[in-house]
Amino acid sequence: MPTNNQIAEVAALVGEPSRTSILLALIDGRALTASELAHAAGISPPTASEHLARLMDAELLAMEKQGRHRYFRLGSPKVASLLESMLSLVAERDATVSAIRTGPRDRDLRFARSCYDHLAGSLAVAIADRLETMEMIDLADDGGTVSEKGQAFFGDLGAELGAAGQQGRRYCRPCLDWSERRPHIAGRVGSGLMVCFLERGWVKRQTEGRVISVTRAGERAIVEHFGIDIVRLRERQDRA
Amino acid sequence: MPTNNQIAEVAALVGEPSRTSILLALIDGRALTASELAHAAGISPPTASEHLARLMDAELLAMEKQGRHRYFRLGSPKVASLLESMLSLVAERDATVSAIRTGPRDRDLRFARSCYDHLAGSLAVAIADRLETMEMIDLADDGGTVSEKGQAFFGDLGAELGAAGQQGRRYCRPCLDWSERRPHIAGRVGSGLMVCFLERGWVKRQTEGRVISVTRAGERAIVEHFGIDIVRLRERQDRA
DNA sequence: ACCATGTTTCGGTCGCCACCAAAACATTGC
DNA sequence: GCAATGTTTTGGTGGCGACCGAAACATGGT
Repeated sequence: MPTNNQIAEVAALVGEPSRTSILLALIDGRALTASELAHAAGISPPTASEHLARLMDAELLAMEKQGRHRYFRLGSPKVASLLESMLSLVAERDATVSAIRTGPRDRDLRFARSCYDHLAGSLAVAIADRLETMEMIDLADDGGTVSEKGQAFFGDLGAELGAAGQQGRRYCRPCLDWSERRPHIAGRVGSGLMVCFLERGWVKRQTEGRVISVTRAGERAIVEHFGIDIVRLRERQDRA
Repeated sequence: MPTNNQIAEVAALVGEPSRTSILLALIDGRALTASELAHAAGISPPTASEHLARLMDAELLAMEKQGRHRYFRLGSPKVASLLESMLSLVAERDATVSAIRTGPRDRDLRFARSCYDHLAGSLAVAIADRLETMEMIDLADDGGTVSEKGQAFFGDLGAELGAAGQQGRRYCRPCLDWSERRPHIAGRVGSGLMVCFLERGWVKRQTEGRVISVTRAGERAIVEHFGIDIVRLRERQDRA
């Protein structure tokens, strides 16, 4: 069986402390630069670069160039799922950690969380999906755009997206969600959207971690403005 | 985060070709001896012994002494699940393998398979469960027993379990199932049971692999003798 | 054009670990 | 008890790879 060595190869890549740190730093779907990852792993940029190259070779990471930065993220949802499997295993061995708390919190994390300065999770993906099919926005790696219809929509919401001319490279970018397969909205638009949600009290940050919770008012507002039913979305996620 | 190093430790253990071979050889829940594993990994007994000791330390393997042999098996279902996660990842990268074939076959494998000389999988676990609650058998690591009621039952079935006095150390042993959490029946009784099932045409071996399929006649017979509904059991498995 | 910053390549050192042979240990069967 | 078989411990060798500093390369800002 040739898969044998392939598995060993993958596991060996994951099984080096520096690389483990790198991968875990990316588990929530964010894309970080090479130097940020070097810092996260506590190693020098050259060493990090070598690790990153290896992880890329094995397709455990994906990369996109962005000026003089290189943004790395997990190569596929299966990679995230592998890491979770490991987390689950060591949690089991510990037996000190209460399995009750990680369970629900994990579900919440998958549903809505912050990813840097924008929203991520099932909810964020649903929103991106909706806005795209309504032709409000156009997500693209090299900047993306907001249509006139979209600008009016965001104006009604009171979301601050910057001047229309400002649509630079990081304006309305997709950001791959690891718990879903689809992208959510990053960039200036994603950021403005989260600020708006927070200011209007639709969502709230948890005191710790990156979990975001939807308020009662938020549930009503989101179904009104976006046509997204929070309760049904939650159910759909739980079934999956 | 201290879990970081723990994950690296686990992954590093899995990420060594010889150890990978050892773990994969055990993925179907069988328990193999040290020398069998040495042979499976293509290494000398001393080297295997060292690997096995490490895997034991990390609780990735469980061991039980049996005379001058030591039987090793996976430490918990989560270990199997981790390995599966890896298999799934490399399968994704390959893109050559048809994902269609592994899907259903995998489900069948979880439902009923051979494990050495006895049955394993959901069905086998259900049978063990049933026979134990009916007080037909008593599963125990050091041999186990078959009650008088059980002997009559197996007699009716026409299953050959050897003379009653023969109840040695490997008579009615539990064998941990990786796809379920519960044990199924190994030893003389488990073996006799599978022979009986095959002879009466209740189940059939697939031409390749360890998959066992239940025939139409088998479905009727099993619900009659064991009170186990194959269709509902399959449904329950698919939901999980 | 030049400098600043981020990233990769190069060269070389160091430590860890997989491996085996031989020997010690454990257990069964006679 | 002794011989046979399975397993682990010991000792020693060899190679791979993680690491960093220095330098080369790439890109953006001024």
